[in-house]
Amino acid sequence: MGKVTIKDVARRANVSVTTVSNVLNNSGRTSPDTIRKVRQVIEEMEFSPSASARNLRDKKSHLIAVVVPFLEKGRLQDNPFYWHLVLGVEEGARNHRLHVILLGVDEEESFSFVQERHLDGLIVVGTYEQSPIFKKILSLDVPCVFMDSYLSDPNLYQIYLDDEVGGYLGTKHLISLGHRRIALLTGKILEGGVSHMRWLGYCRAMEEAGLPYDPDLIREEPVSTIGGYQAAQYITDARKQITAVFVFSDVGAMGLIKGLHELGVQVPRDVSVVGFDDLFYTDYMLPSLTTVKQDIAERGNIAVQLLLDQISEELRYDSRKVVLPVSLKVRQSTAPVSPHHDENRAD
Amino acid sequence: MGKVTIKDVARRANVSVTTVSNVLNNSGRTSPDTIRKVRQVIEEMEFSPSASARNLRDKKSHLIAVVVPFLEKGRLQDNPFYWHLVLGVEEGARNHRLHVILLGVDEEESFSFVQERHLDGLIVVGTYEQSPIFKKILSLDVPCVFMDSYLSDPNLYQIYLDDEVGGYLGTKHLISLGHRRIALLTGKILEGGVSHMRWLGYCRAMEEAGLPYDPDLIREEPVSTIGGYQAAQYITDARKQITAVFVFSDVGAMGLIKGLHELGVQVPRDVSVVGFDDLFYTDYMLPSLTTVKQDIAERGNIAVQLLLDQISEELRYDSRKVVLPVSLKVRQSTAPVSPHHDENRAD
DNA sequence: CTGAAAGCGCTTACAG
DNA sequence: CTGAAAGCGCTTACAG
Repeated sequence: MGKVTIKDVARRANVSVTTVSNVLNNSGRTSPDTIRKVRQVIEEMEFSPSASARNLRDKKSHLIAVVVPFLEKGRLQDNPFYWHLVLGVEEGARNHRLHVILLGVDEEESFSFVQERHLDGLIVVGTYEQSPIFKKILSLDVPCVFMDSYLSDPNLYQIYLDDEVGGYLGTKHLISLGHRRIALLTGKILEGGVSHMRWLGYCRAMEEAGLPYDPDLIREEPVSTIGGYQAAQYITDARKQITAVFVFSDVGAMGLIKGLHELGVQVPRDVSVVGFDDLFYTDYMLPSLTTVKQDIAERGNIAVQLLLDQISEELRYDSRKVVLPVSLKVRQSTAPVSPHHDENRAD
Repeated sequence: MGKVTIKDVARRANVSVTTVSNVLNNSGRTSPDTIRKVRQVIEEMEFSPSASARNLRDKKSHLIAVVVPFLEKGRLQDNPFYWHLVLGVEEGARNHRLHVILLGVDEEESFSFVQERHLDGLIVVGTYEQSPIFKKILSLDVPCVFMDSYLSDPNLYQIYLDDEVGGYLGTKHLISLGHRRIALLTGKILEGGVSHMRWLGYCRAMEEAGLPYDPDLIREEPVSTIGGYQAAQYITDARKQITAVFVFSDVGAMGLIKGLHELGVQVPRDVSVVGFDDLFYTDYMLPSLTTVKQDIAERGNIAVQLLLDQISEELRYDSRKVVLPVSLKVRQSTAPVSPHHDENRAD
């Protein structure tokens, strides 16, 4: 039956394609009668205008991409964090009649698709200043919103959490429970990156409490589930005298708790654990996880807003950087340091 | 600086646009020398051909959409299952130079975007024969692959799990551990749907073992995390004498275990629990979850394959229905029915 | 208020 | 082996 085009509509409605187009775009140059007639024909013929043709004219695709760098070769990450985020983006995009392409990229990626598809914008997750991906994206000259990237260029649009405060809150909570030997599972700490900021918050809390900083307490292992799991051995090393661990992701915290459990160490009785993200399932873990909470889906929403601001060049937010608040969600994986602890570790 | 077009390339290379196009598409009608020259200019000018223009000509967009119906109003589901699935699709699509649009739809959705964007195909998750969404999609006349939908029309391309066997394996495992009162948390059971198939497997296992079917054991609550959590009360009702529960999703199983825990019921000592999906974190739960395993990401991959088969009209698979195997992953959430159980429940 | 025409950037018969 | 030209389905000055 072939696709119905604007020409078909024009013929059937006895008007020119110009007029149909004007009706389509509510240009206001058309008489009410004509509008009615054309609309009816459009309805009858189930006409929907070709996006390709429009894009070709307007150099706009109404298409944005969420770009997520791979960790593992060729496969995106398990962490449900990304799913929540993408859901937020999808929701935000839908409200603005935009479609979202999901894209995993590695360092080989040429990003030619951005030009090819005339993408309206990019939402880039988890890159950093030294990343080759970051450099390529910059040279693209396309509207971008960077998430969790702490880029120094003030002209870039960015959205991130108040990571320093997150690091501070989690640490402070543990300190208030009497913990003094607080380990950190950070993931790779890059100058000015997310982990770095959280680490700074940790340092501030420790210093405020007059607690010494011990590099032995900091583990830069990946904060994946398996990474947390594997860290359990280190954490329980008696010489470290660790009574609490702050893991910079919920999936990592889950792995750690599992690992500790298998080593016969109970959470929170023997070791307290704090996570980061507040994934949907943390409330259902055993024990439920004390964690630093963020509204991940909301971030996705705001990312779309910020992208549109940039495209339309009218700032809805005060600045090009949007910092979202975090809060501490206290659950059952943290407890006061137990008096018998030191004895246990003594032998 | 303005986008470089094929015209610019032609001019700079001293050839016609036809020739550039021929080089671009490896038509074989061009002399090696010309090819070399044109390729160099393309490189120099960083030319990448406009997808819009191509799409307009070819009526192909190299764009597919993953369509996921909302559960909650306006927001997609938390279940990481979808994330795994979408990752699989993204991976499959990438290998075939396709891009993936992610789209949440409700029953109001007009699906006009399919025509507007000349989508090459759709991967539709979790619909069913009576669904208005299903009907709309059919009338679209676009290549589709349906997942988990059990549609009777033999002309449709479908991919699903061996759900009946999944239901059978999980139930049989519990029976082999001595359980006789095995409850089911199914989610809504629709004639011929996923839950229905799994339920059939349950019935087969029960019957084989000579165990009576008791409708009181079947709960059609949603198998979301919270759904599982809320079912705990019912499960522990002493009169039901339930010693094992088979939950048709891992997230639901997690919720249930949490709910049971809060009621003082221990898993697997008091009640055994089997899940379904084998999400990445089930190995890290406490207790780790016995569950019916499927390769979710692989499904996404195959969905893309199947879609391409349909587009190119060459069957790579024997049939239009691909059924993927499931297996039982035994972990720590199931145990032999305990002898003290009946006594406990007696009071 | 309406329409004829140019043009967006490609590809593909067609001619040479 | 190469090129001039038509056409994909729109939108937008421009003219009336």
